[in-house]
Amino acid sequence: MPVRMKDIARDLGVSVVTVSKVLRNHTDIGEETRQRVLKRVRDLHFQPNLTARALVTGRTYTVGLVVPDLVHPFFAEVAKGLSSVLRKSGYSLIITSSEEDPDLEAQEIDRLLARRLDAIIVASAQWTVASFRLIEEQKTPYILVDRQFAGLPANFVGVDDELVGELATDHLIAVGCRRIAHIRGPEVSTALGRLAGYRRALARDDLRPPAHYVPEGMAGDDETEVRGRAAMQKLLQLDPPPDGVFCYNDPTAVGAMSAILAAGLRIPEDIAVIGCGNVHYDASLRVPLSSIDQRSAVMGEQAAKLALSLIGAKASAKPKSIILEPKLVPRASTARRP
Amino acid sequence: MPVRMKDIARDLGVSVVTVSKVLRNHTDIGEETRQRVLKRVRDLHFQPNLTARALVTGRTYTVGLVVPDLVHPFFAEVAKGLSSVLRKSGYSLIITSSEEDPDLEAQEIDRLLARRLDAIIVASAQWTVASFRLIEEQKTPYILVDRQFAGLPANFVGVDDELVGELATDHLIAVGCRRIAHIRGPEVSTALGRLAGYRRALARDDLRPPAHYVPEGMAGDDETEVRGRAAMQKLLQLDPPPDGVFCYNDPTAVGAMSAILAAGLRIPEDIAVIGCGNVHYDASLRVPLSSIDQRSAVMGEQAAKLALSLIGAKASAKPKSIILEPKLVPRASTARRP
DNA sequence: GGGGGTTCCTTTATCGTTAACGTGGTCCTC
DNA sequence: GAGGACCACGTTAACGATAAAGGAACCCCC
Repeated sequence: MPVRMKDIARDLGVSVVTVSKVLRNHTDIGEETRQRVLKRVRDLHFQPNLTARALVTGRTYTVGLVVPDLVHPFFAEVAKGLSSVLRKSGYSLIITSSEEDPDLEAQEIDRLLARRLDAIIVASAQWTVASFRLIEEQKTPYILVDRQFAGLPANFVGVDDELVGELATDHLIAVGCRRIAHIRGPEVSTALGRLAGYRRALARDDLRPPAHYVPEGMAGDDETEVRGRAAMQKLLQLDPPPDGVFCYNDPTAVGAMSAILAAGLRIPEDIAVIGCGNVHYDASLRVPLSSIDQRSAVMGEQAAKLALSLIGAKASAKPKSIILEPKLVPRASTARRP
Repeated sequence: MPVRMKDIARDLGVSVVTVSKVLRNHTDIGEETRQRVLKRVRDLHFQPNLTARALVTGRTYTVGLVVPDLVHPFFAEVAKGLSSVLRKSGYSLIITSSEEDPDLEAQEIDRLLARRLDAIIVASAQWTVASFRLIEEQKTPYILVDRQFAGLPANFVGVDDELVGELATDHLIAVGCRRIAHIRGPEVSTALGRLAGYRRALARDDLRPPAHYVPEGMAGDDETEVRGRAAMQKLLQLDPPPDGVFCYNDPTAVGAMSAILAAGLRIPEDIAVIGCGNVHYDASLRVPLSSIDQRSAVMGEQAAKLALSLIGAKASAKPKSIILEPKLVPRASTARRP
């Protein structure tokens, strides 16, 4: 069994509280006693039981992160950013994946609440805000990352998704595309924002596309790449087919590209493709993929900093939104002359 | 503040213990009382405080995972496999990244120990086993995944790395390569095993390579891809250059391939390339990458199951090794006729 | 009608730590 | 030499739950 303060106190003939105070650097302990305690602590490699400490202080020094998919490099990078900041303040990170399933996500949030975490960070796959009402009831600070909800005033860190859609679409226009399609994502804020940005950019240049240039997002459990491929196959059957495609995210774009190449067409000469996320393998793909960088690592870091400040704060202040600037990263998949 | 059992007990005029027993399905509570308690629990959406429960039961229902790099898809997939199994048993997962830094890893393991997790799972980047001795002292069950230590009898889940090296090298030989180089990884068991397998395969076919066909692993903080590129550039300057390269892992292979293509050479005609890990974007790369599948998801699942069984067990039984079968996944990067 | 079982709940102690408060010294001050 | 101000600790009571043991009420049976 692990050593307890009680053991050290007994060995040294002092009270448990004295040991506790030494470990928390209280100043009202004599130098000699402090050294004796510290020596014993080192010798036994003692570490205070954090669950016991959590019970009495009400602070677990643990933050929860819920993402739709751990393997998606975008969320992995967010997690990494989060983790690197939290680590420095002595926090640990519980990571759970909702597998893009709203019910599972609600369950996981419940479980995190039972653990009395100091803060919860969610990239939500939900349709409703019920889970977040629950979090609010417990007065646990929470932060939405990447995806947010209209009408839910909550702390948020993410990019301006309309701007993302506009940047991507403008870029396609700039390289000479005129029939621009969009492979949309699920019904979450990011996908809707990017769709809106896409429409806005096209409307500005009077390039309004036929409705079927935005195939309905396939529902279901298929992997993103598979969905991207399927959507692209639909688009290829149109007459005329698009000469540029803006994809909801990079995995979708990878799927779309494989459909284009499989059909014997060239990227970007026949169809230019741009994705979103700028995940780290984009540059090594069959055709290096142009993308919109969403600042995934920064997103994680900012969320972590915000979380720490919320934990420190007494009252629940007004929710804060941190909006990061998306950035175009052009590569071969859109490299053609206008 | 969250509701406590005390509140429910007071409201209903029963004792705290009665509430506790209802929630844990003890049989010595009358049906009527049970229903009254359950109703109140539902109405208030009560969840028992898991930190308090952990203190008295000694079980945190939390498992720790330490990986060298969260963003590496291989470890992300291991984490996903772990998480999906643990979830079903009510466990949460604390994930921390060591960033391939042994000191950081030791620190993180310390922190996890202070949290009194039920089990710890480590893909270690360490050179020494000191951290694991500490874990043993606390009698916390632990499992090594992917990487193990000679002379440390510990629970282990991974592949047979010599076999990995042999499979990859044999495949290169089979497609007609005769001057086969190896870009090796850091001084950990996986890299050493793969190197040994590489040597064994070559020795068997009497194809012993010159020593400089295995450039020393570059030390340092560079990203894996960057290191792969640098190592490949060295190899290209040899006379004669290799006609086949087995890379320690897939990111390294991606770097190597970019160096080959940048030098104006063709893959696989001039140089065939094979990696290891079979990460999910391999098929979409500039040249789809042949790889050795390490069963990452299965590795996570098996580790999770082993962890659960260790937690259940009373005494610490003899360490168990679960060795998974690696599998060759040939793609375009080695597709040439012998 | 007393011994013995059930059934159903309560009482009490405990987990390892921290917060709040108390208490003997010593030293200084007037 | 009484009063007060430190100093360096100790005592006690939480925190929210569980474990173990202890009854009260009721029934059964010879």
